[in-house]
Amino acid sequence: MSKFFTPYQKHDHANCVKTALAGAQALCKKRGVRLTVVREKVLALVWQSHKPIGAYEIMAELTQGASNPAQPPTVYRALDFLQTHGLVHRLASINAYIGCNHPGKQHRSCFFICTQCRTAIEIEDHHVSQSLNACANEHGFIISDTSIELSGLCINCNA
Amino acid sequence: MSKFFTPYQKHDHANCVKTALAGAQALCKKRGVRLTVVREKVLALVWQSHKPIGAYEIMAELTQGASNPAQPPTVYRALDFLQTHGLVHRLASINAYIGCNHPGKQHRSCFFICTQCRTAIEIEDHHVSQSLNACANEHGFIISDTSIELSGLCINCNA
DNA sequence: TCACATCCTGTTATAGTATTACATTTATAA
DNA sequence: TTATAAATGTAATACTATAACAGGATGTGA
Repeated sequence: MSKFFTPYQKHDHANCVKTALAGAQALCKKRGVRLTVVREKVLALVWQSHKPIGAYEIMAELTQGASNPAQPPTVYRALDFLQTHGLVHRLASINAYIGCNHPGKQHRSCFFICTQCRTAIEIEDHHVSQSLNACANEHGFIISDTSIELSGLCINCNA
Repeated sequence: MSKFFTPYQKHDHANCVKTALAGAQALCKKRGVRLTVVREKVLALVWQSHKPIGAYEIMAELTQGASNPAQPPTVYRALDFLQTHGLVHRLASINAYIGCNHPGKQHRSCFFICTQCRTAIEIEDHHVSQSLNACANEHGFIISDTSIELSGLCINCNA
């Protein structure tokens, strides 16, 4: 059972953020890597809502209240780190980033991205990964990375 | 049975290109839209190999032997048209374009992209689309567009 | 055949996304 | 404390894609 809520459940999102940050701290400690201030700030921004956020939006937010404007490499380096450790995902179809629901665990998620309200959810579905694995096997393909992104209308927006 | 070969089958690729262009001509005629010279050139370039090609590569090729250098909008407009009519796919994870194997037919393909030799194949797998549909249903999501891209090693490169 | 509407292309400029390269600082551990 | 590695700052640039508007080609009906 996941520690996180979907955007469609009523919940105090501040708790999601807290949980995510605490989990990240623990994971990094376990792995002997550093969740620095920049990285933690970026992670918090990515978790700020259930809508994927762009790198340049993150940059703008980092700049808010800072003495110097943040530069692209700062953001991309932090995002690289967070992706490497499975803490955020990049959604290639919309060039945006979203917090990961199952950090640390190996997983092959698919993402449902609402074209209307822009929220996205990460779903780990056994049948989906099974069928993809089977399909890859049939074609002698060894999967190292997946990008499974479905756009459309979420349960709130298709009413 | 598809008219096209996979990159892993021995075949005369010139025939793939011919088949693709002929199919596109027929499809456009049926739909009452125009496969102009630019569009056909771009389609041919996209079909040139089984490796996805970038928009700026297409631009460079178009420029070869032309009096004026091709400009981005020329390429992107042609690609838009071709995508609209299901003749090419965009691979978001690598910002590149590839010819479609089943033009005209409604389909929800997944793509296997080899990180070593860069070839990509388009696969229409019933189990995969079934499981994705079921998963979307479960979450009340109405899919309008899919981007299912798996990177890894192809059957030739993982030997 | 002409006028006209529509679609397509050319051209210039610019927006949006991401990386390279190198200097500097910070943390860590011997 | 100092040597080392890791992280960040900074400037420049590369790569991908779109906006806006002018001009040209194409097809249609009078």
